[in-house]
Amino acid sequence: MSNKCEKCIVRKFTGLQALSTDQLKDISEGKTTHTFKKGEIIFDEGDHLKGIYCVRYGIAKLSKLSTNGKDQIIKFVSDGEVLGQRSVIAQEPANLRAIAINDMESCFIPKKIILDNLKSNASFSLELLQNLAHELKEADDVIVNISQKPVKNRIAETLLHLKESFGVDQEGFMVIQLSREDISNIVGTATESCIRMLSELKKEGFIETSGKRIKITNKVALQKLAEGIQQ
Amino acid sequence: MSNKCEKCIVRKFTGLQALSTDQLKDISEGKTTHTFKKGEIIFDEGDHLKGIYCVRYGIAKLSKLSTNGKDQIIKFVSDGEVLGQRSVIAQEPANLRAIAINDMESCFIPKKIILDNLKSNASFSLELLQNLAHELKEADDVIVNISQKPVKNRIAETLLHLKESFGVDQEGFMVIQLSREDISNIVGTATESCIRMLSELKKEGFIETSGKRIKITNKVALQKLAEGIQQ
DNA sequence: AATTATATATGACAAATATCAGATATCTGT
DNA sequence: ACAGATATCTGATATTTGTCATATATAATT
Repeated sequence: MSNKCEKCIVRKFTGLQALSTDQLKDISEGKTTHTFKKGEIIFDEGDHLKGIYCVRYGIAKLSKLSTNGKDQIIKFVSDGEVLGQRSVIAQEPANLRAIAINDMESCFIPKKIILDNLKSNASFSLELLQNLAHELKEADDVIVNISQKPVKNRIAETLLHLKESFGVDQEGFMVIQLSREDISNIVGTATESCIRMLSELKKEGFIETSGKRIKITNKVALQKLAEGIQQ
Repeated sequence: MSNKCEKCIVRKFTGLQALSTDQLKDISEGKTTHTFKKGEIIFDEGDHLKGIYCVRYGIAKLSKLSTNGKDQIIKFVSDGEVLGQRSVIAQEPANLRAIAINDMESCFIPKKIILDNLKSNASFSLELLQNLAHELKEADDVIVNISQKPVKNRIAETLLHLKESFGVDQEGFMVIQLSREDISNIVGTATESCIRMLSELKKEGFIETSGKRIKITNKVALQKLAEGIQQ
């Protein structure tokens, strides 16, 4: 894979598409490539980020520690997406912790380059605005779901969302493999409750599992559950 | 109160401060003033907004209907803040419903003016980016709280937040007066549960009530609760 | 001021979810 | 392949929260 921003796949997905080739060359010179091993912390809550990370491959989870000691997963970021943009834009410490859940590679773009472009390049800003606007909508939707729907429905929704976002392999199993604990930290429930609900979904024939691997076998039933229509 | 944008109080608080006097004059000509009575819907979920609303006085609640029929309040917007910016920026239908909880007055700025400025005025974009970045952080924090903390703690936190945002009158009662139902729709709980918890807080001497009016009498205890430190 | 409607409050009970304990399975490193 | 660590799973039980019923208080309307 090329290591020049002008040719990077990430450009197709992010606000970087609004940058001119010359600007990308500047970035290309300023940036560095990072690799992270599975489980490694990319940045932590409270860190002062010196730039943003464009994910070339792999998946990161963004989470936040509650005062009760539990970790809430807010979202995942994968190929072609960007980590740390909120903190850099707001010029605030990171609100979330980012951990690689796979081996990852990302390009690091120093903060200065982003901020300079924000000042001079309106369509770059517009792209980032639309990114943030979209994230904000998603976050609001999560608030509604998490506070109003029972655990089982939220798990159904999460499974559908993970399948949608990361796809399935040849056998139909979801590409993203999370621990039961991770799933419960998305849903905001106890690990045991999450396991129990997955067992129920299995008994009802809506999903199949094999270790950490999960296959959705009745999408329609899960969708009905996710929408709150009890069967 | 002046009706010219150049002199409007709202300018001090919003991205509008990044606009030049000439640009504000343009807006001033394009905009119209709206008043809303208590309880009136400003815009509804799914509406295609034709612009944004700068609140001159009054408070609006932004909420979203869950598929289970319950309404989740996401946030409040008051004097000097802006309604509808996310939808206009993303050029998407509104994700939330906005209802006046007081009598309100706002200036309406047509979408075109906002979008034109986004294209031509980088510091205007930067202001809006920082607004959205801040909202996103708040939303993420709400997700963590709502999924990890018990109802009583969330109510404590909500009361502190409402006091902080809207202040108190001479007697120390919070200026914003919400129904028990509204409070439970912020917290994401049943109205009866909310009432019960408020009664407990009253018995414990942390708050006083008089009708809808609430006074915080032991801020430290509420803060401890909000942080999840059980007493 | 009386009447109706609506909001608040409380008890009794039901349902959902969390916690704790222990069994089995899976992964990790040697 | 093995041992130890960690993850998954299930049952029993406790806790939290929701629902329903009903009483009282407050607000709205005539």
